[in-house]
Amino acid sequence: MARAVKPTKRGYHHGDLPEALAKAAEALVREAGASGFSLRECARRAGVAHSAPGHHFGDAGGLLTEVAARGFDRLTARMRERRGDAEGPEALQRIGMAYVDFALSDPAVLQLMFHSDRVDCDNARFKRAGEAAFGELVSAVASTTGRPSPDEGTLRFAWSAVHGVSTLLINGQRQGAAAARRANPLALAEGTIRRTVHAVRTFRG
Amino acid sequence: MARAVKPTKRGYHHGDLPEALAKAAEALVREAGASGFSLRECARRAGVAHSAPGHHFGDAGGLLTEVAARGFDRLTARMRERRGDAEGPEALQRIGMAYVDFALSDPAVLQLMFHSDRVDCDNARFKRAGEAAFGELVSAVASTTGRPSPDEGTLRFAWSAVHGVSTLLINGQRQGAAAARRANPLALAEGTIRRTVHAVRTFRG
DNA sequence: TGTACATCAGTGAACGCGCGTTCACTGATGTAC
DNA sequence: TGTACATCAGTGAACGCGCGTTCACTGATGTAC
Repeated sequence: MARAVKPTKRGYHHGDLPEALAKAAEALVREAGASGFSLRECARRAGVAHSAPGHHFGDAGGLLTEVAARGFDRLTARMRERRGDAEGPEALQRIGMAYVDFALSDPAVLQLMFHSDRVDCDNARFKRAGEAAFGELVSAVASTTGRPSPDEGTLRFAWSAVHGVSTLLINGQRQGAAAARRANPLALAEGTIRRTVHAVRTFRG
Repeated sequence: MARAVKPTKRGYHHGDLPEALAKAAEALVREAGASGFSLRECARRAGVAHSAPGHHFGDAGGLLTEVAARGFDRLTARMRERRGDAEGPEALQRIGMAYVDFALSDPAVLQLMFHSDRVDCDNARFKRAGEAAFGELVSAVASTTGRPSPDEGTLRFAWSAVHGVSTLLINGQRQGAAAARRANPLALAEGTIRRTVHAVRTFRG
């Protein structure tokens, strides 16, 4: 055995500190939001000196950007998984619901991905991850319209509606709004996605 | 003359400190975002002792909640103004564009209104202001569908699409995304709103 | 009209806190020979 | 196989900063008589 799978005792060197820091950062964002994030607290959770994160990520922005990029990775994966081999309107419906589902299950990270000023939007890794997620939408819209490359306006509309219902539901959860409290938020989203799919199929400039 | 309209020299008492603090807070949010907001900086800008804001607003959350409520006030006013006496689909189109226009002209405040954890969502003044804005949408959707009280699903869809396109355009501005850089963002929004109006008119369960 | 007093609005010094950054350091690892 | 040395990863003490909160205070205003 060249190496223990999970060394319970770590020595001076960590083994995979970048990974551990990213995990800790994710947890911290979920608990405290992007605004409550700090390098020191993150290092504390990862069990290392507070100056250690700088060696790997530079500053807080670097670490938060990684968390956001991972968010896109997971979003992409969830959309793919949920779509399965569906085609046509059903594909778009599923993609949309996967998006909402992701948003509701990880609201703080979604906020970070789209609405935080602490993320470096020009970061290459971050951009690639975002584009991959967008690609899933493009593919589903293409399948819905029957055209190989959907026009920009349709894509923008679909993304807007899906993103909008997600963030408003998150907001509703936080407020404990009457509607969101009464019903299953995913069920509320379904009608919105249906209308979106309908418009993607039937709108003619 | 009972009192000078604009006393250039203020004495120990300010005159209308709550108003001055709210203005300073708005400016600060615009420059630094909700996460960059602090009571001390706000007091500094208003030219008062850093302990003064507490007398009127309690803590930072109280002041930010006021800023958010004012944001809804302005949003409502802009939607009303832009709608004018329009009815039917045109009313909804205008309301939607007014929303996007507000978002693009005051992105930091829009973020604060919907996506900040520093705002007290249960605050009565805040809730009333938010409901007034929503009321404008309800009215325009009612006029578009011809029904006196539109169903919840339609309202949610319309709000989602309009809100979504607004926040994504803000995001695009920040990123300097290719599409948003090339074209007038308001023009980009127009197609999205058109599709939204289309779906509100033609979708049948 | 004048005076005394209560109330209100704003002050500023003091406090402790958590933060990011810096830097000389040390333990561990890998490589050259 | 063994040794020397360079490099890398992580440490921890020190620093200065801006923050929110507290509190005894003081200047201004309004009201009672």
